[in-house]
Amino acid sequence: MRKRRSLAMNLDAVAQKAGVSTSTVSRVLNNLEIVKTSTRSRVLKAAEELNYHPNLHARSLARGKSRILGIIVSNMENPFFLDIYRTLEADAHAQGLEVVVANTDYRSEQLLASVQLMIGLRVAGLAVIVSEMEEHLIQTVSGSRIPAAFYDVGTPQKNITNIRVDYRKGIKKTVGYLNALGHKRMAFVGHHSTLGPISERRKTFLESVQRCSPSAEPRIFAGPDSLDGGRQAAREMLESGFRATAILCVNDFMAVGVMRELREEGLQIPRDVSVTGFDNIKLAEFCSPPLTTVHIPREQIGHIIFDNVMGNGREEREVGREIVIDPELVVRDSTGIAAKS
Amino acid sequence: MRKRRSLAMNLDAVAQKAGVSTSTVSRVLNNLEIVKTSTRSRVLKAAEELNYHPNLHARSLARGKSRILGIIVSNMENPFFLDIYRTLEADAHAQGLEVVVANTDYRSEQLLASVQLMIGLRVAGLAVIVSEMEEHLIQTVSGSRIPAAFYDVGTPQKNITNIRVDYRKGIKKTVGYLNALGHKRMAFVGHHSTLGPISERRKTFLESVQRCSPSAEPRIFAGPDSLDGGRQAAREMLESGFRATAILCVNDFMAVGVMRELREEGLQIPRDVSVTGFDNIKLAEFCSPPLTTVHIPREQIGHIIFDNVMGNGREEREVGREIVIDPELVVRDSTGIAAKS
DNA sequence: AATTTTTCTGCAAACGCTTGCAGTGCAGAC
DNA sequence: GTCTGCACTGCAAGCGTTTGCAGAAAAATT
Repeated sequence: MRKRRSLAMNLDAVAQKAGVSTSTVSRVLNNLEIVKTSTRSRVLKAAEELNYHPNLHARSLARGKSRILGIIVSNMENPFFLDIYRTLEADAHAQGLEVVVANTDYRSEQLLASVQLMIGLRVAGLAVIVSEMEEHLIQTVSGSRIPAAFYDVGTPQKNITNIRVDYRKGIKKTVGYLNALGHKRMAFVGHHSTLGPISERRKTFLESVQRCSPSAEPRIFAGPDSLDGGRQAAREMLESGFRATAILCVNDFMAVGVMRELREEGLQIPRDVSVTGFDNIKLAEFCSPPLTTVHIPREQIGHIIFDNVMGNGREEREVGREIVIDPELVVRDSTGIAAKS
Repeated sequence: MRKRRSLAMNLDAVAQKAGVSTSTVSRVLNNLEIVKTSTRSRVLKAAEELNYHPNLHARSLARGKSRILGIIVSNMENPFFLDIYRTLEADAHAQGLEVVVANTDYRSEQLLASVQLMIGLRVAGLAVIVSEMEEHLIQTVSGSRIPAAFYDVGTPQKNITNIRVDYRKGIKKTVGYLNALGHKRMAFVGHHSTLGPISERRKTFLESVQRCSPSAEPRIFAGPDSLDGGRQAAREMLESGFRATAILCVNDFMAVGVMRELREEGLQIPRDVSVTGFDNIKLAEFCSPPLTTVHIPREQIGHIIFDNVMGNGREEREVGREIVIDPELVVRDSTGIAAKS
């Protein structure tokens, strides 16, 4: 490549202007205390005047690592993911780390692309909050030597921490609670990715209903993970003629959509139908009626992930650890005694 | 620096394993058609087996530019920003660009940090969707030679496109509509950043009310830009003893919080109080009652920003352009005839 | 078989930064 | 005046890519 005089601003330009070497400029910009005060201010002045901004790519390259925390989530639109993201971001900023997020929209090719992006960026740590992941891809992450934490997917591995919520327990509590209120005809509303064979929430729902009242015939409906998706699922249920007295939703976000459709059809909540969610997002308190749900401590999860991925005394672990979180039922106004039919 | 044999996987390792030079590997990985098919597959196999992932920092450095679109928003929690982000992300991915988002939380030091991050990353384009920005910082962006688009802030400059919504018109339509319904005692609920002297929405609200009914005494309340913030502002209003018959909110997100508090206090919407929002986010249709609001075409805005920042035939412009969008009033069920008092 | 052309591949410089090491200069000690 | 030590600063190699150019190999032409 022919020597092309760079137009871009670089250390060299600042160094020349300040009459020092690039090393010195570098040291000033990195706050190395070793530089003489007078030199230091000369350099700072030059940098300021030239409107200089260090090239972070070059910096990462030279340092051999980046100061970036990578985060991958399924759906930023769902406040559940957003809350975890925000906690991670806050923790990262508190330590002077930057953050880059990728959103997969539940698409596996996007998940692949996101993982490759993070590895390509040589992120200092990686948090993966998605509902499904191919074993192959898990291995890729594990083999990348990047400290990672997975939420709700895979099993502990080299360099990987696993955080999971005991959904089984959450679902059982909910079904038990509804059963005690006399509900027999229950429906489960999931989103498409909860339809996979591995969907613990869906499976547990069926089992729990089965156990509580063997005569009941639980039904499953689904839509995309969005307000509209919940609404669609509810409409589907109504059109199918199935008259549930209680609807368990896979998360609060969809539950809000479900309630909207029920209301639209003139059904009152909880008089005619009870509705429950999962996650206990802020919106669950603000919708009408406030939603009975299962609390998942998203902030706590965020902090745990951060500590495990970026924690100070973090030694390289051969085998990862697994952390299980216990969810709690939060009763509000969207549930009540089963309607007589 | 002493020669340290790199542990990290790099082009060289792949090259050795495949028995070719790094140049060839590079060409294969970049899909340069020039490589012989047999060599090509040998290289791909080696890369696969070594679980190799190119170092994107090195790549950007060598290429002198990155394939990244930078996005800065005030508050990812507010679906308004999220929607624009998602549109931009989709457009970017469609062109094989990656995206990095930064969230300022309305904090100006965070905004500064975010701008520096983006410049440091040498992003290919930058979208800034924040409600306030110091002139100095605008100049920094303008001087960075990065094609940028600002939403709702600053004025067109070198390399900078400006998109703004005619809030004035939106507010006027809303106030006019409420006035026609007989509302006299109106309140405006803003978030803290709309309290600055430059807040167009707030100012226009005061002017419009003034004009429609000179005798009215409009009031202003505020909280953070969140569901809770809306709730707080509403509580503040109730505690102040001011009994508005209509409340205009600076956005839908806060309006949902406002309605929650009113409901809590036993006030019925719209029988006792009318409430309006701004933005027309999805949630506005899903809350109860569905919210009367002003539609801001976020997808369109996203596309416009993308085209102006990353558009193909994008020549370097000395002076930026300004694009103004006209908002429409969307009437739903949260507004009605003013209560007699 | 010699030459020309074409197709591939490798060499090495460059991208902008960090950092170990080797100075340089200057104060104080001898 | 020479020396020692200390506080700074500069040199240059190295980080992992890309890519212009030139060389090598293969194919086509004479």
